Amino acid sequence: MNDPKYNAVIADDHAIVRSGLKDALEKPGLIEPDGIRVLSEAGDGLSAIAEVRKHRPSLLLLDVAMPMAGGVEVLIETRRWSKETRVVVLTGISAVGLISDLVDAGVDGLFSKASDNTEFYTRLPGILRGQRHISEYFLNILEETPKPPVLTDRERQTLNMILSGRSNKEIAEGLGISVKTVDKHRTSLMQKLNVHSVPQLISRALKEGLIDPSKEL
Amino acid sequence: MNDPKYNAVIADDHAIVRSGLKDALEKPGLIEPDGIRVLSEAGDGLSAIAEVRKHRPSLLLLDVAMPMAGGVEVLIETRRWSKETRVVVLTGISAVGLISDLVDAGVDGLFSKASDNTEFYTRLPGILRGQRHISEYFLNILEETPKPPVLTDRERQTLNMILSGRSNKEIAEGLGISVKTVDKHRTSLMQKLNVHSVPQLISRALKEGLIDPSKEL
DNA sequence: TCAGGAATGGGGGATCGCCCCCATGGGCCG
DNA sequence: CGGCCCATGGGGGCGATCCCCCATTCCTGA
Repeated sequence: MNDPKYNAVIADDHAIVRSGLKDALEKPGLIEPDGIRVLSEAGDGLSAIAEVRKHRPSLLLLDVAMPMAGGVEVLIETRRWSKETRVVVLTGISAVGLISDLVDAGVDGLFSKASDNTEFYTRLPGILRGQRHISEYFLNILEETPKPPVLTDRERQTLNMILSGRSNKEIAEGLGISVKTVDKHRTSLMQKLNVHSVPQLISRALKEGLIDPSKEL
Repeated sequence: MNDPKYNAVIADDHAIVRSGLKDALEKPGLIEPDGIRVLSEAGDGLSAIAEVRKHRPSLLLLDVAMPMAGGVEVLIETRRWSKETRVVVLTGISAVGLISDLVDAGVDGLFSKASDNTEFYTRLPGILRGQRHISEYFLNILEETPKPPVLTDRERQTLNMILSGRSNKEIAEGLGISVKTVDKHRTSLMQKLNVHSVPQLISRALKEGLIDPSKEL
């Protein structure tokens, strides 16, 4: 085959997804006349960043749910180290918080893993040439679903510690503040998310994608 | 190409995974000399069962995390309607409970989405001819990780309702029993899982994969 | 400069969860 | 048939939570 005009790094924690994407990118004519050369693959966020720094590819195909570092972090690091790289995110998660974070962070392409991938194939050439495309599917979600409230730093920390099963007292010790203050953050969280108990809070946080994805439970 | 000896149905909620698997199966020589014909695809558990009943394929490639019906349910239904179908599960989840359920239910092949897929390719022909293969990766987990305790029906129901954010009173009304009995189930759950609060319970349940996967939060 | 938010902390009260006690009845298995 | 477990339900205590009140400090933006 001819020398491809574009090259790419693929980051996804599932080897099957990586090989499927690699085949599709490299096949001449499907997306680009000469195909897109896949320089390397990464199975977690940290190695994704490392590969981007090493290769400075024209395209980074990125999954959001990855060990070690989530999608937004990798996106920001890519912008820092390789400004010419177009970043396209493929995700199976459709939580509003996550999507709007990615869009706000300036992702170049955003597509759903679940929906038909012809949209991805047809739009990718334009993205490689400088356009930007957010899938219709996600645009609908962004319009229809009200944005989840903005949490402060302390509230986010408190939320993550609640989700990992810690009590008010343990959180207070962990953050070096009084139990009463933790109680206050908890109350603010519940008000903002419009819930009235811990189980509801957790259920809500998981659904809205408010969890720090890099931290495992 | 020649008429393939085997045919398959693919079930996964991600279109990208489906097309990647379809390409790999159909490519002559990679797995079978003449390839494996993919009869149809399914994006959720219910249509997976429907496609199996319609085609009675020699192979069902199955994901566990799907809307409408989880992996174990689809496996059981497949056995009921199409005994000759070999069922191979590909999963990104490595929770002990889920794995042992699948093995106990008699899955013919079990592979990880995350690890290298050469094991999957090399073992598939043997599975099609009647062998059984559980990935080394999962065998290790089954050996090293102690099995999570067996929950009774009521405990499982109670747990799922706790996870969806309902209070004791709401659970009592939902199940048509007294708050005190719900309290008892809760206490039994906590003892079995060795935790002492709702957040810990939820964190544990998510990690162990004790949740009914067909139910979304 | 001044209002507003974030973060800190305390008082207090109502409710709920957590865990101990107790009892009854049904099913299953050696 | 005598345990044993599951499911049911009640009493009661203690601590944790949820949510209201209040105050102070700091920082930022109009």
